[in-house]
Order: sequence, then structure tokens, then C-alpha cells
Amino acid sequence: MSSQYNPQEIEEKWQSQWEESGIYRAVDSDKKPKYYSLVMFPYPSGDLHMGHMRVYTISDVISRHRRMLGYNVLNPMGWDSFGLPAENAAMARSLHPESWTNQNIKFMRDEQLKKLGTSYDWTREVTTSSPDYYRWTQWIFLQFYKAGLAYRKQAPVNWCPVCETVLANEQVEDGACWRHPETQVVQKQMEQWFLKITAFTDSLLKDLDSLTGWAERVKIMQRNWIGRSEGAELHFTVASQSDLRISVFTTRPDTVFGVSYLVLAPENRLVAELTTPENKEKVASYVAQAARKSELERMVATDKVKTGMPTGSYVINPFNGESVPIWVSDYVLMSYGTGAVMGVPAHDERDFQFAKEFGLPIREVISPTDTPAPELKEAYLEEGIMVNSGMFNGLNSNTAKQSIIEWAASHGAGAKKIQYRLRDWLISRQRYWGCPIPLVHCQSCGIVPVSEDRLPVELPIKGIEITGSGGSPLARTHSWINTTCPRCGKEAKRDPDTMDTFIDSSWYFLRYTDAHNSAVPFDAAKINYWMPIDQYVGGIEHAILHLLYSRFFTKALNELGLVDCNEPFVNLLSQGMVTKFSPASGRIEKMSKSRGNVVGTNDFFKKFGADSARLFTLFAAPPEQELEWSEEGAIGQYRFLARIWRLVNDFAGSMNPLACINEFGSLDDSSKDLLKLVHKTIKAVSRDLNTESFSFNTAIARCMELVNRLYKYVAEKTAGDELKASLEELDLISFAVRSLLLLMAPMAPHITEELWHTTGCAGSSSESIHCTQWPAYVEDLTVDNEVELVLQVNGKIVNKLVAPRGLDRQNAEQLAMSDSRIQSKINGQQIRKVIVVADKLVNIVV
RNA sequence: GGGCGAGUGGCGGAAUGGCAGACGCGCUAGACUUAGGAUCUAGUCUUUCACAAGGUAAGGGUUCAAGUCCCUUCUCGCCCA
Repeated sequence: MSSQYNPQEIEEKWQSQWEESGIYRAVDSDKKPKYYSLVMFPYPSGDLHMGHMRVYTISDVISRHRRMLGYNVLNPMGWDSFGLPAENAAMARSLHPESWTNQNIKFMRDEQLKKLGTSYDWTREVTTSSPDYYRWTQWIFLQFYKAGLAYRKQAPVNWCPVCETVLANEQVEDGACWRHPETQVVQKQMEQWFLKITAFTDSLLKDLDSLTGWAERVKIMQRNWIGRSEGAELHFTVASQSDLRISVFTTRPDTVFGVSYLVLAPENRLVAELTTPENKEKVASYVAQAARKSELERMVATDKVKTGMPTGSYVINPFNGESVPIWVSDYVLMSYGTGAVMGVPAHDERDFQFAKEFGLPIREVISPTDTPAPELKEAYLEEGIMVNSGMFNGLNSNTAKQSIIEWAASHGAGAKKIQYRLRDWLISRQRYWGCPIPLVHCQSCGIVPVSEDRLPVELPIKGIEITGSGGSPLARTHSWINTTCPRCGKEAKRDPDTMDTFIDSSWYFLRYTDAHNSAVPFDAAKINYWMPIDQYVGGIEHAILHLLYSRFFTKALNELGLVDCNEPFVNLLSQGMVTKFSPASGRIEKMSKSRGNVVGTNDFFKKFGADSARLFTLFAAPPEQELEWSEEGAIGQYRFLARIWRLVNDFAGSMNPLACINEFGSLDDSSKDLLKLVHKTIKAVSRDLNTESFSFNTAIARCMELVNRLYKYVAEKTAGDELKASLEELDLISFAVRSLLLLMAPMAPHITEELWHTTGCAGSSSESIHCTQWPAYVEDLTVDNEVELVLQVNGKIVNKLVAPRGLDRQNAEQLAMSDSRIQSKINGQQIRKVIVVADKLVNIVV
């Protein structure tokens, strides 16, 4: 008589027992080898759905597996809890961001992550919006400031003139404010804080090569983001002011003889200086118009008609002495290179469009044939033979680059330059719900850091009004913004901005190693015991920013002597997103609330249990691929677990918990097959869960095969209603069941724990399956003595036959030749070649 | 436009260059019953009564042998512009 598989009963029971016994707590400096398993921590938005659960499941399986392999596992969890949604929620429901956030954290922790059956060490939980945490975010910022890694400069922000506030990029929709689409957002210059990530450009780029445990595509994305390009900086002297030079960066110095104009970015300070009086009005209005566009809009507009305005000034091309006009256009960005480019219409697409639009000369200087074309229909971008280029004529354009640079260098007209796309990190946010910047602006002393023993600079919680307009809430909170200067004691003001939330998440993994230290951000011994992270799991959407910033922080802290490691994440698994059919669009899309295609966690857990949900997300697709949620598929996993439940419960009375079979003994053929299958399954699942592959889907498939085989075996040994098996055979079944439970334990932690106890495997000390050693297999028992040999003629399968394992070349060939079907296929033709693949096939080529 | 990746049954997906479609979902038939969101058994790429033949987006190539490697084309996805 077996009871029904009732997941909600056993899952809740084990979750509370695990919590009580504290089996998932990591031990600092334990003798066992350490394993730091990390999953990207969530923003506490309030409600996780099945789509979110995938990443936590994957990371949890890895952690549990490693624990069973004998590692001292650190598997922590926390909350990336600063950010705009909390402010929006505060506005929408008149709740304080702090209470809204804390409420969400409680629900997500207790009702969602814990109910998934995760094995986190909750004693190390961190919350980035808690003063205990952001105190150290501020401390690290001050270390960066002292080391010259944080500095201040002017930068544009999105400004809504109606709200009188700064908008985040995601609050700008089609160039308008999200709250009133009729209001155009403008770009406004403000003094803001930057972190000098560019000081680490070389190391961030070069060390990617050492990250062999990262997917190549993620590394490529990072490389592209850093964007190293080799070229030259060339100087053009202004015609009317021989002491003024404009520098441009170009990757194509070989096209310098084709320059027919120079373009300045609208924000370039030289614009005002170089615009002649008769053009002032038009240029000023153009610059104002450009300010309304976001940088993204300007970059994306490659195919659109170019706009621009001549300044009326000219520069001299140092190579040919020509005088060419200076224009202003928004296709040039101030933030990249020097904010000025040379226009070579014949050999650059954007320049070509620009020249066509404004009737500027298009002069070919690189020709595919070495005979100049009469008229170019489009820009020629490839290398070729240089023409119209004075002394460089006839050279190959690619090799001429070097000569051009040398000429420029010897004539004071430029030099070789390596340019990066990566820019310094603007971290000031004109928002409330973020980490305050611990600096004071004093009229007489300037910028003064808050002294470290006065940290944290706490966010004011009371008396805050979040309305979304009238400027930053912090700047309007007089009791907070007004302070005294730490140096001279006179009246001063705090910095009104908060830090980008990417800062909070750039070091959270370091705090987990010593989450409650109130003297330092982390103890040196602890951090160097745990770091670096052995396996990081997270969404591909963070492939660039979060990972790059975290790498930067680690390198900076390493330089400051606070951490020994130089790269935080040894292995990285970027899991694919979860999709589902969305009735709104009629398409399969990423699961999200706004698309209306979410599957809630708790309804599913109640009906089918967390184990079924876990198994389905692991089974339906390999971790790096997209996964389409399917209710039927998930129920299929429930059926699989119920099948295990019945099998094990029915057998529990005959169970020998200690059985471990490593040899055939006097077992019959069918039993031998089962024994081999058990060993094969252990081998396959062990390999599938290994770091390189993480093939959870095939691991589960192997377990299913074992269960199917066990059902058949038990049926074979059953006469009437009774199991008629020898003691040896009962031991075999016991061993199979025990192995199955262990193999499935990381993936389905609740049901395996329950059955581990009902079968008596837990023993008298009642030890958890999750603290039990991962099963071992005997290699000899994973190979078959007889193999199926495939016989081919000219690569076509003719016959298959059973042959003893380890047949040598000659014997295999002989066996094949004597086969009657082979004989008739060859039919006396001449044999040209025979290929034998040991224990697999014989291919006869005629 | 550039970079990267992927195209395999009705569906999700398996397959160190060596038997294509493991495992699951769905479907079909049967059995059984305590009628449950059951369970068990068998079947399920295409054509064919069968023998057999064909089949991994399309076309070409390398190889004794290609889903897998190379080239061209198409489609889709992601990132960058």
C-alpha cells in the first residue's frame, strides 16, 4: 500500500527542517575545499514568477551537487534593493520606498525562494539598501576617491522642463517625458561623478583571455563594448588662427588626402569659438536642436538624412595644404574620441551621405583598380591602391597607414593612437532611492569627503516627499542637504545625488564572505579564502554592464590591496530566458508581467510542488538556451516524480539501506543488465552535472531510463501480487533505489529527502541526503561485454550484429566478410579499403 | 550595415565525424480500476501491404563515413552600430 505523492506536505516539512538544522551554512576557513557558488541576486520587485525561478534552480543544483561532492559550499542570497521602481511604487501607492522594498523582500524570501527548496545560507543575506551595507558602498567610494578613481565633470542628463527633474534613460519614451508625452526632454549639462574604469581598460580587455570558464559570446560582447581600435590622431590647423589646432581620431589615416571637410560635435567648445558672426544664429539654433536628441538617437540615425551647419571657418589639411570647411553635425559625438572627425566622403558611409546632402566634394583617394573612378555611387570602404594622394600614390592603402602616421609624426601633424569605446562610468543619479554620495560641498574648502567613522551618510527616511517633480527629493530635504563641512566646520551642502545601482551590485559578492562585519567591508582572511567565485550563474542580459563593472571593482580593490584576486568570476553560466505564449501579441515571448504571460510560483507549487517545477525547468532545455514554459511538460515531471514515489514506497519494506553492489555475484542476466545500468547512470549523471557541460536535461533523461528499467525489473520479479526476488536481487533493487535518490537529490531535493528517510537510508543519525556523499561507480560495470557492430558497404548500413567487445581489426573484418548480407552486397566487386572502428563499425569500400 | 549564434518528428529536445530522433510532452490503441489532474502495456519521422527506400532549412564541397567540418544562399534570434 503506497501513499499518494503529496508534494506540499513533504516540501514544507523538509524546508523547515533544513532551516532548523542549518545544513546549508557555509563554514569560513573549513578544511574541506571551498566552493563559492553564486547566482545574480534579484531586484525585490515583489513577485517572482516561473521565469525567474530558472536561474535560482540551476544555481541551486550546482551548489547541492558540489556539497555532495565534499566541498565546503558558499551559496548566498541577497537583494539588489535600491532603484527606481521603488520610487515609482512609492508614487503610485503612497508607500515609502523602504517599506515597499522590505515588504517585497520578506515575501520573495519566505514565500518564493524558500518554497523553491533552495539551499541558501541565509545568515549571510545582504540588502544593498540597508545602511549596514551601503555604509561600505560609501566607504569603497571614498577609497576610490582618494585613489583618484572618482572624479567630477560636466555631462549631459535628460531633463524634463515640466517636472523640473532629471529623467533616467528608461523614463524617456520617444524623446518625451514618460509622464507627459507632449513634453520634449532636453539634454542639460550638469556636474556629475565619474569612476575611472578606463584606467583598467587594458586589464579588462587582456584578462578576458584568462577566463576560460566563460562563454565565448559573452567575452566577445565585452570586447566589443571595450572597443579597442587602432588608428591615428591627426591635427588640423585652423586657417584663420594658426595657433589653434583641431585634433581628430581616425582609424583610416590612409584616407587623409580625401578630406573635404571637418565636423565638430555640437557640444564641442570650439563650435562657439569658430563660428563666424554671419553663421552664429543658425549654428546656435542647430546646437540647441541637437541637444534635444539623446545620444542613442543620434547614433542610431545612420540611415536617416544627415543634418548639419557650416561654421564659416576653415582648417588646413597638413598633408596637402588644402583649406576645407568646418561643419557642425550631431552625427559626431563629444564623448567619443576628440569630438571632431575628418570627413572623407569617398571612403566612409556616413561622410558620404553627409557630403551628398550638402554638396561637398567627394574625392576618391583609394581605388580598387588604381584607375580613378569617374564618379562614386557609394563609399568605397575596402583597402586598395592609393590615388590622388601625392607622394603616397600607388601604395597599398593598408600598408600606407603606417607611412602616413610616420609622416604626420615627423611633421608635428599627428601620431599613432589607440582609441577605446569604453568611457568612464557616470555614476551620479538625481534620484532618491539609492546610495548617497558621501561628499560635502563647502564654499571655502571645496569638495570634502565625509570622514570614514561618520559613515554611513544615511538616506533620510522621514519627511521625504517623492512626487517625481521639482528636482531631487534629497536636494529639497533641507534638514538633510544642509550640513557642516567636515574640514572647516562652516555651513556646507551634501552632494544631492545618489549612486548608480550598478555600484551596489559591483561588490555584493564580496560582502557575502563576511556579511556582518561592522569594522571593515570584509575581513581579509575570509575574502581571500572564499574568492574568487567558482561558479556564477545569471542572465545573458547582464553580459556587459554588471559583469564589466564587477570586474572593474575587483581590479580596483585588488590594486588598493583589499582583495587578492584580480578577476571575480572564474566560471560563468549565462542562462537563457524563459518564454511563453502571450495571448496579447499572439507570439512566444519572454515571460513578463507586462506581456501578461506569467506563471505564478505559488499556485504551481501548491498543485504540483517545487520539485516538479525544478525538474521541468532543468529538463525542457539546456541551461544556455531559451526555455518555453509548458504546463503539460511540467505536469509530466510531476508524473515522473509520482512514479518514483510509488516505486520506492512499494519497495520500502524490502529495502536494505546499506546495499552497495559492485560485482555480478550470482545475478541472472536481467539483473546484471540492471546493475550495469545503475553504474552507467551514475557515470552519465555525474558527467552531465560536471562544470563544463551542465546538461541537466540529459541527466534527468538518464534517471528516467533507470526508473523505467526498474519498473520492468520489478514486474519481471513479481508473480501474482508478490515480489519474488532473492536476497541478492533485493539488494540490487535497494542499491538502484539508493543511487537514484542520490543522483536526483540536487535536482529534486524534497522528494529525495523524504524517500531517503522512509527507506531508512538516512540511518539512525537521521542524516540528510543533501549531506551524503555523491555515489561512485565502477568503470568496468559501465561497459558492455557485447557490442552491436554496424556493418557498412560504401558507408551504407547493411547489417548489424552482436559481437564480443574488444574485437581486434582482423577479427572484426573477418566477421564482417563472413556475413551473408555483406557478401551479397559486395557481390564479387573488388574491395578497395576496409575501415574498422573498434567496437562500433566495419565499413567496406568497394 | 557589422559581429555572434541557431535552423533536426505534431512539440521541447538527444546524438566524442561512426546505427538520426535518447528522454519527455502530445497523440493512437488496449488493459485495469479504488473514477484520479489516475495508472499500466504497446505504438507513434515519411513513402510502402510488405520487401525496401528516403530523411537533420536549400544547394555545393571535404571524407571510407557529415545533423556534426568547409563554402554559398535563405530564415530566425541576440548584441553592436
